[in-house]
Amino acid sequence: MAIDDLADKVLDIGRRRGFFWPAFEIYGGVAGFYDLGPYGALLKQNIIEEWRRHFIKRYPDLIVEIETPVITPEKVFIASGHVENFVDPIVGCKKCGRFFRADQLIEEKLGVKAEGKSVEELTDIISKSGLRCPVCGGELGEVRLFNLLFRTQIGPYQGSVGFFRPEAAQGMFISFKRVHQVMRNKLPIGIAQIGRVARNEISPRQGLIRLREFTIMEFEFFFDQNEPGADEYIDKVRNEKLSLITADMRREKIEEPQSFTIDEALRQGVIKTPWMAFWMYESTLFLEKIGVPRTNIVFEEKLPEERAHYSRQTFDQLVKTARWGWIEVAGHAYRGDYDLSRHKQFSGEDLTVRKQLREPVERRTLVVRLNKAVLGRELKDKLDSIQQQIKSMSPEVLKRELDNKGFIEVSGVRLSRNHLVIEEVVEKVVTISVTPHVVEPSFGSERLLYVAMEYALREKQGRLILSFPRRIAPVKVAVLPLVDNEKIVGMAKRIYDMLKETDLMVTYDDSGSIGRRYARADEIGVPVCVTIDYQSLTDGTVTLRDRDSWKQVRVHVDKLVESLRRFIYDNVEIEELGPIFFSEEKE
RNA sequence: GCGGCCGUCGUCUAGCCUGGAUUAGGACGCCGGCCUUCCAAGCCGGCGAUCCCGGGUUCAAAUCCCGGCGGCCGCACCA
Repeated sequence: MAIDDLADKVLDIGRRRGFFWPAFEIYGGVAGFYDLGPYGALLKQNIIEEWRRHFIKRYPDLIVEIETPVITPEKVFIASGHVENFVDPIVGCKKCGRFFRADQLIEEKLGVKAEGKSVEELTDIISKSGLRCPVCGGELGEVRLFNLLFRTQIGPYQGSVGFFRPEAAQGMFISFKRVHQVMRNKLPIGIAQIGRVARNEISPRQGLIRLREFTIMEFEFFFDQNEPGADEYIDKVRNEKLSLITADMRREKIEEPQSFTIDEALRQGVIKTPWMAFWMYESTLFLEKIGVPRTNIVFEEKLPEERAHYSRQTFDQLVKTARWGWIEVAGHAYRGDYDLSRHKQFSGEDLTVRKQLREPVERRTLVVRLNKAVLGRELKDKLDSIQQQIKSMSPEVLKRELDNKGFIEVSGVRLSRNHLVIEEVVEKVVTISVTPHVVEPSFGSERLLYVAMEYALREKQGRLILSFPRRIAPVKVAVLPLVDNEKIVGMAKRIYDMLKETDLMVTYDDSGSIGRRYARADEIGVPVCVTIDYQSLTDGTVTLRDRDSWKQVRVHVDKLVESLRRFIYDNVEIEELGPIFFSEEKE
């Protein structure tokens, strides 16, 4: 199938079969918002469930899932830096349509400090200086604020500004302390969240790929930078390969990705922290489960100027698509201790973690001890102020003075060894305070949905087939009576009723011919069809027909559910389930 | 936001240039019936279109003009 065809057919099937369509259609639609239809919603649920299984269920001692609000008070995004960093004054060229950061343009071209100036001031500077488009020389328009955060108001109080979160991450940072405590102070620990986020994009295009509101699946993985505790995990994947385009390669205009083993990437410092490498590898495995072959997955490092304000290193995880070329389905950001430090600073809460040292360390400190019995008698009510003054002085200085002169003078009062002792105390330190570092893998679920559909789409004998990996198929089983015969339909409906009670999503279809029903089932990607024929009435067997090979086997109704489960969840071949009954290849 | 292209049943489209016999035609899909022992078979019937919206020109507008909205492709941002 031609590449353009493929992409068009995904969009076609998406709309026709009800996977997705533009939202608010009857009011003309609004760019950047999409509805998911019945099959799209199921597919997305299954992709999310697969993500959950892959990252959370498989790492129960490493990652836990939480849920936090979507509407978030302003303070949080002031602390996180989003209020500051998601608002750009931009100015557009009226001639070529290019956009520029207004303040940067002014500083660069005019050498005037422009940061922090208002929109009006910036517009004024531009018009008075006659600054023009640096690319084409065209006239520049008005400067305006450009804010990716959706703003709202919490309650009836005007001062109470809230934002729709642009990432789920802040919820994990803010509740970090509590989760950490609940998880019995475990470190490293990952906190995951799946939920809606919104970004007020300037001009979203590309359908499902660029949405103003979407479902993000991400986790913040907290670890001690000095002791990541990743060895055990890295050892298992040390020789596995990642396809990388590093920032250095990009600067040298090398566009072909280079294959690094995880070991190489870490030893050469290409990936800055082991956990990031580990989760990048796991993310590759995850995409394979969605149906993307490894050869079509590449990690591209962001250049420093391209990175988000919180990031020390970012790799975009790219997947090759027919429609839009390489698109980013996940971002892997090394956020360092940026978020926890900022929230610590802005909230005043101690967000550090006490860590037990493997071996206690001796720490020697000078301690000033006051003989309050003597001092009290001599100083009476002056004791309090003298005491405070002494506390504010450095023990080292006090000791030196005492050793040299034999006394210390504080506010005209002479204190001798009678009054105070300065001695060295040796304490055993068993814990230290650590601000964990964070790596964050973050997936866009609608993008994955699109990617899954594109990779699933096949054409066979002029028919479209969505060959989803069986686990993520929206509908798992179709029950079909071979012909419109009362007894056969009756049996088919009984089987349908039985399957509805299981965990398998099932559908029933008796319209048109059997061939048409298979075609319909193939088109929405149903992995297996159960067909009830005349033989079923006499021996209680039905046929299972594989979506991909069109082979059929006979299975007794008593073993039907078990067989279907093995086929869907254990991915066994159709031939393993029973004797071949009918095979397209034989025709 | 700017430039280019585009907007007709659920989908794809004919008609538009050259305004009028168009009750806006077709195909596919969908629904109902007949038929049918395995891959979109056939036959019959049916539902389905404010021709993107608003204004203008005209005796007459899907068709010409203006404005708007939306989509796609580029610029910028991003999962």
